[in-house]
Amino acid sequence: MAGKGSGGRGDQTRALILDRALAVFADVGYRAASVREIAARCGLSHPALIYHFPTKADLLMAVLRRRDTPDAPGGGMDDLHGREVLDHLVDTARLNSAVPGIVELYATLSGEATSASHPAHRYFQDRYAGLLSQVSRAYRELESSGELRAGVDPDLAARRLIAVMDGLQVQWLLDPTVDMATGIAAQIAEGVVAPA
Amino acid sequence: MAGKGSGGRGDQTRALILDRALAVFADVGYRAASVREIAARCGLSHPALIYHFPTKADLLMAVLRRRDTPDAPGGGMDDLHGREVLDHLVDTARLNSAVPGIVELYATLSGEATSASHPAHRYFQDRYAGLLSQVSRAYRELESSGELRAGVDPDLAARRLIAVMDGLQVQWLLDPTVDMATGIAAQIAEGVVAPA
DNA sequence: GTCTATATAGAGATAGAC
DNA sequence: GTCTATCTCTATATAGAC
Repeated sequence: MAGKGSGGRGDQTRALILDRALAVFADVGYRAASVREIAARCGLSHPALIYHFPTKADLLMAVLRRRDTPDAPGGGMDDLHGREVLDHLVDTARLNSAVPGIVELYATLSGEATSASHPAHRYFQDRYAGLLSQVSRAYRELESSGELRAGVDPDLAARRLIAVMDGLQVQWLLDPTVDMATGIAAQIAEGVVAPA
Repeated sequence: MAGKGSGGRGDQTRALILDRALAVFADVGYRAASVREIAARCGLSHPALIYHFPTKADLLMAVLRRRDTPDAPGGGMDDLHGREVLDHLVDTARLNSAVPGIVELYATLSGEATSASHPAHRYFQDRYAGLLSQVSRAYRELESSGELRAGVDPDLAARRLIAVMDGLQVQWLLDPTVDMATGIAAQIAEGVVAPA
């Protein structure tokens, strides 16, 4: 009964593979990463890895989907409102800067995946659309309660906030003295005023 | 007298190679690009390309350096001051969205080049440092003349503006309806107040 | 579930002819 | 200045043993 994906040794191996694959994809991106390199870091031959994930693209998508847990940006924010959503993004940035690889992964892949032929192209399109819808909603809620600064467009403010998060990630990776969470918080503060 | 780099046919070939190389690097990034593919798009064999650019890394750097003309962001802004610098960035974004490949090139490479082993790693570190110094200076000049909104930190505002430019590029590449120039202009407007 | 061995393809770079 | 041919390395993926 202990088939593929039911809690035996196979699952441990799969989890190990996903960890090491994340590190390699984060370091050199998808296209330059090699299945052999990832397998070697797991103490496996590459056919052993292929047994678990039939193609490199499957492996990438599995790595990305495992991060789509409720605490990831764009997920688990349905129950939050207005400023809570924005504060959650600051917290996420702070957490991510402590987990090596996560920021590298998304910074590297989001650029690579702008190419239509990239296996994660659709994933990133959907990811941005989902994130935008949540953050836009938050800004519209702030607008309703009079907490949005006059003249600020909620949808565009959401796009800009998401852009700041992404852009600061790249700057942080090139210069680790950059403080992502502070920058994101400043971006939020600039568009928001005290509640009426 | 017509040696390598003195205005003959070689220069035309070099220019053609740089054009086509930019397109390929923009599409798939540096690591996934192949010299053979670039050569084929020029109607050349790959040794003919290698004759002009000894290594793939040399070719990449030549592509990047050719864009470092006075009208590129971070260059040619020494004579501008305060709001002129920021307006120049909006103009540059508008121009770049009309030149296919440029935005793709920088969006793809800036992520890829966060890896320390990437040939353009140092280039992007220097590029961001230079850009930051110009934009920070502009914000400090606005602060001096009372045009910076109260509570806005000039250096951090500069980092955030640069981040918005980068982040909107990625969003635009994934969804061409995104308007980069308008987003950048909104970001600038939010941190600036009318002159005293 | 993991291995060795292999098929097949493509990479960057070089040698030497024209 | 460009070519053909080749060297050497590495890639993804598969076949079949254990």
